[in-house]
Amino acid sequence: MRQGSLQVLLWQRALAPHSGRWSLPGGRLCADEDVEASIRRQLAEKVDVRQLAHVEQLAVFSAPDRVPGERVVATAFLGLVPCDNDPELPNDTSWYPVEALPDTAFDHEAIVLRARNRLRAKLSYTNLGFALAAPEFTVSALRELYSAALGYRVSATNLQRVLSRRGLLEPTGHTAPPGPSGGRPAALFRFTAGGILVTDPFAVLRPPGSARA
Amino acid sequence: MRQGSLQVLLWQRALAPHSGRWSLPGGRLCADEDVEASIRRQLAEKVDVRQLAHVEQLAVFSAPDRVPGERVVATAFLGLVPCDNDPELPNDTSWYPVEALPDTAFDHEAIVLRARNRLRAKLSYTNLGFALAAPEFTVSALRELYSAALGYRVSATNLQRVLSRRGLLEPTGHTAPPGPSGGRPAALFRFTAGGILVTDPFAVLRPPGSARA
DNA sequence: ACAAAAGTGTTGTCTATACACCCATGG
DNA sequence: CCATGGGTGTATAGACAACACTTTTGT
Repeated sequence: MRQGSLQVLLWQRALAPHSGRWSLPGGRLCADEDVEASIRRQLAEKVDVRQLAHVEQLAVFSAPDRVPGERVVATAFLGLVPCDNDPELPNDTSWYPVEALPDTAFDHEAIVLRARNRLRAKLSYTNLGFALAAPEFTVSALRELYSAALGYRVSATNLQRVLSRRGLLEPTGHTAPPGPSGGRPAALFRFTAGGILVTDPFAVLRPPGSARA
Repeated sequence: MRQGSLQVLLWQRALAPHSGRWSLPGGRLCADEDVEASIRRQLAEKVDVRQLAHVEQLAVFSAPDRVPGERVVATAFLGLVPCDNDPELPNDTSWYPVEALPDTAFDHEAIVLRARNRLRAKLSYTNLGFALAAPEFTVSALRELYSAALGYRVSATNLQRVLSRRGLLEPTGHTAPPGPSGGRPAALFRFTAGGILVTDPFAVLRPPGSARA
């Protein structure tokens, strides 16, 4: 999350094929690592991103012609960097809004859209917001994040209620100073859990005798 | 779904490594196919399974030591065969209950559990039941399927209501004859859609102005 | 005092489970 | 006419969105 919009880190290709177009960071799998270790290594080495609050597999992209030349099968990941974290980027990489991608290489646009859809879905039935937010935040700030990720205005009132009812939000006791035009100081909150939790595991057809949460 | 329980098709390995142990059907990816085409081909060729009502990617399994010898990275799939469909199986393959697996090869037990969890989750917020059921069925029969897949008793009353409210179920007009001990004849239903549909896309944080379905 | 921003109270609607009751058939 | 399984009516509880209202600050 950067400048009020959901952004993705892209890297501009110098060499053919698709030179000049923008592609997702990644690289070859080594013999001694699994695919998650590999993507973490690529991000650390190539674009200096080391603080991933959440990483999960998205899907395998394997169309025979997805990359010209030698056959390439890719495992795509969704990785989230908290909004207070600003890694130092090499010259040929930068953040782009997911809603306004530049000319992308291969099938990377489809991958980005899949990632966005996964993020949107999981924001609703898990605590995944923790992976976007700073360690402490106001409900207003959290609303900005959710609104940008989901693509529509989220009500601060209801956002706070939903997350509180589920026990995901906890006041820190601190407050944030109001802006230059006044207003009541906002209370600061944090997420109670540091890892992903599914908070709404059964939409329906719950086991008998289980009052919903 | 076979004999009242959720079962998985396994194949007994003849050769090392892990000879005698049971493994999931699968095989190498060819140059001219993507991973889904590949698994469909493997199932058709090796175990004569051609009627898959639903196929979806589960995850990539890529631990360096998951298979002895040459490095093997696997893309695991969830594939569902309707309960009225009984493919002819080769001698070295058979169905096993997911809750009572035989000695399995490699990491295939973990894969089966992931598949079971995915199925359980999707039964609740999609119409995925269509991929387990016969073309026409009674609500009782459907309840058996859901109960076996979910691992707990599902109420026929509520199952019918939930699926009906969502517009997934449609009476065919036919009835099934009662059993030997009498009882009212059961109405037969079918699923209205033949492919997967997400019926409960936002558990919470829905867009403003959207009355829930 | 007034504007601005944060946070709470309240209400109406919808969903889902649980359980009682009615229906149709075989023996 | 009774047991058996199928199907509906209804009560209760909970979750959520919308919006009015109160609280706390700056100017």
